[in-house]
Amino acid sequence: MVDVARHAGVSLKTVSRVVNKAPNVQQELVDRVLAAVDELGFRRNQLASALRSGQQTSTVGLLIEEIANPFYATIAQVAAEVAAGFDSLLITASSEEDPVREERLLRDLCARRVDGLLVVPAGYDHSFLRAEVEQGIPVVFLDRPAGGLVADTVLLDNRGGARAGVEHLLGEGHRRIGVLLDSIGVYTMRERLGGAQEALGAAGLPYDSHLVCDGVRDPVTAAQAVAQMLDAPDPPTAFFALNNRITVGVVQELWHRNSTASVVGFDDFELSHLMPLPLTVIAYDTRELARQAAELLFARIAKQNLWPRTVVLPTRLVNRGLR
Amino acid sequence: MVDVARHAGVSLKTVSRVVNKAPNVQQELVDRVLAAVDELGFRRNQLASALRSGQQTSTVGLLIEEIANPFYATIAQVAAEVAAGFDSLLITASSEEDPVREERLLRDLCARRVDGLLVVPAGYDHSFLRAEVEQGIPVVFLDRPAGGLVADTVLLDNRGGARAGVEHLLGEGHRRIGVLLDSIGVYTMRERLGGAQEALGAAGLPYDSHLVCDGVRDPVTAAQAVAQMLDAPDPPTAFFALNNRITVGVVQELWHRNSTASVVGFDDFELSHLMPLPLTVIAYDTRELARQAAELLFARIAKQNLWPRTVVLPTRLVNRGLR
DNA sequence: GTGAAAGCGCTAACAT
DNA sequence: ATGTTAGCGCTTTCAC
Repeated sequence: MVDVARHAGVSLKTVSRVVNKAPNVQQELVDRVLAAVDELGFRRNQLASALRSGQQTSTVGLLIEEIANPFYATIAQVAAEVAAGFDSLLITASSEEDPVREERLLRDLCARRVDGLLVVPAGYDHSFLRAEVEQGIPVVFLDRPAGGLVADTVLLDNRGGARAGVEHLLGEGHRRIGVLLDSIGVYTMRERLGGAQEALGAAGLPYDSHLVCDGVRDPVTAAQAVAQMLDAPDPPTAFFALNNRITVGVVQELWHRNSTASVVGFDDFELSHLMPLPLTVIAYDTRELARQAAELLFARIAKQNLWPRTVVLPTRLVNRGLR
Repeated sequence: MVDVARHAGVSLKTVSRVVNKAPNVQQELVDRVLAAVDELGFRRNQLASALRSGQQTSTVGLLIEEIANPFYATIAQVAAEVAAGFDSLLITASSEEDPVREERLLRDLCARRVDGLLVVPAGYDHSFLRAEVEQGIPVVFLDRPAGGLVADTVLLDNRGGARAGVEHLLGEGHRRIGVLLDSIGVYTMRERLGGAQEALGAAGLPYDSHLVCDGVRDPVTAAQAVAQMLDAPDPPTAFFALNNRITVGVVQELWHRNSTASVVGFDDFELSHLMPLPLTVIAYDTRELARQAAELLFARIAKQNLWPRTVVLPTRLVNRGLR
């Protein structure tokens, strides 16, 4: 900037004014400065700018589990769209469901002085963020609640959705329903399993541990679990898959066997309507989840010290069972 | 940091040394400083650190078209993995295929003093980046080449893949092959179309404009285009879809009609093996594409002024036609 | 081994 | 309307 000022024969401050499009600068000086900027290939250093002017790095951090998962990719997209409306960019970091990594990444993002944080938590304890929040970095949690910290949160109605899914299968007359879930360690899985059990209990069905399969990490494992359940005595006549990766594996195995068991899957996915079996899903609006979280974050950035809010978004059953 | 120094009864510089884990500091002072850091909730400001120490923001920029597209999400994931190995985070920005947006975002990333740039270009002219490159921000282009700028580039063998796809259909005896593409404005589409035409020409087939459909943006448009081609006189007996969104639309329409036309699609996708029709695809290793680009970028960041390289990665035909 | 002073590139607060 | 000065929070240089 000093060079530009010298080149244009004006003071450093005038260059600053021109670069920041401040009013009240003679057109002639503006032109001279811009010419010098062009000639010297000057680029304003936003780090220095942010450092001096207090805060506002125009950057927000997004912490998710895994960007290659379409659910998180959608969240990243919407968050970036909302951020763009506030002239901000997104630093996206993936925790891979590892609480240690999560904490390191969140601390790193804070050290970079992001204006705010959008977090899908992996761990159980986020009290380490309290210092940062008090120092003025707003945090909004989405999809899962924070642990040990009162903060803005946007969630899905996992419990209600799971209830609706099981009730749908009960309504079709099923009495033995296999439930498959990723990991009981994940909040959304616990909620969905809870909702399913509520519906099963309300229908007067006894708890049967053979009909609940935990630790189903991917489609292949799901297919194996289905095979095992079907080969056991008194097999299920329907399956409730608690996420879409599991759903795909269930469908694959049933199709492979020409089985006529019914399937309801939690989470819709892009090609669900092209699956070789009729498939009913519990759908929700991922974009809306991200939009609400991002807008809440920017509201907090603009105006702090509001009471934390928790928003719960509805799910809906999409019946593709009639084919 | 001043506060911490006062609190610990040491100089500012000693705090800096401790925070940066510099050697040659008495253990007693280290302990006192760390205690003060904890007590005051001190967090090193990485902006100030980067500003003073010259460069190294430990941040790289990734410019893609659309993060919700699984192809780009995979690139973002791998880039983040490689970056993590160099203690760096990723700022991901989406141009939405808009060259104006692309230029604004790239300039913004440079203003934030990212250490390097990973770019899937949308526009044709990237000469505006020359100044930044000369100022020491390395840039690696991937999936598509840069315009008006000599730079490191990692590409796929689009042309060879398309040739192989068409040759596969010719080998099955097809002589009327419908080709559907997104937009001739996109580099990869031009290359793939070029490869397809090379194979068709080599087989002695005349050019027939009715068999090439441009502007197929999404599965619905693809389905409509297929319907129109099939309803025309002398319809195609096979289709070559130049990307996976088109492939999905083609499959959907053929399945809907119980058509027995063959399909080859460029790009593999997650559920391609569960499609209701036999589907052969031209696959490639997206992770490898991103890995090579990211590692090249970090090599350039570590050691500049090397001659720009262009790497072309192979594609392979995955035959799922026998079902 | 530790500290004082200077300054990275910029902007806020004040002159002029 | 323009320029001068101080200083954001940190690291570098060099003296102790």
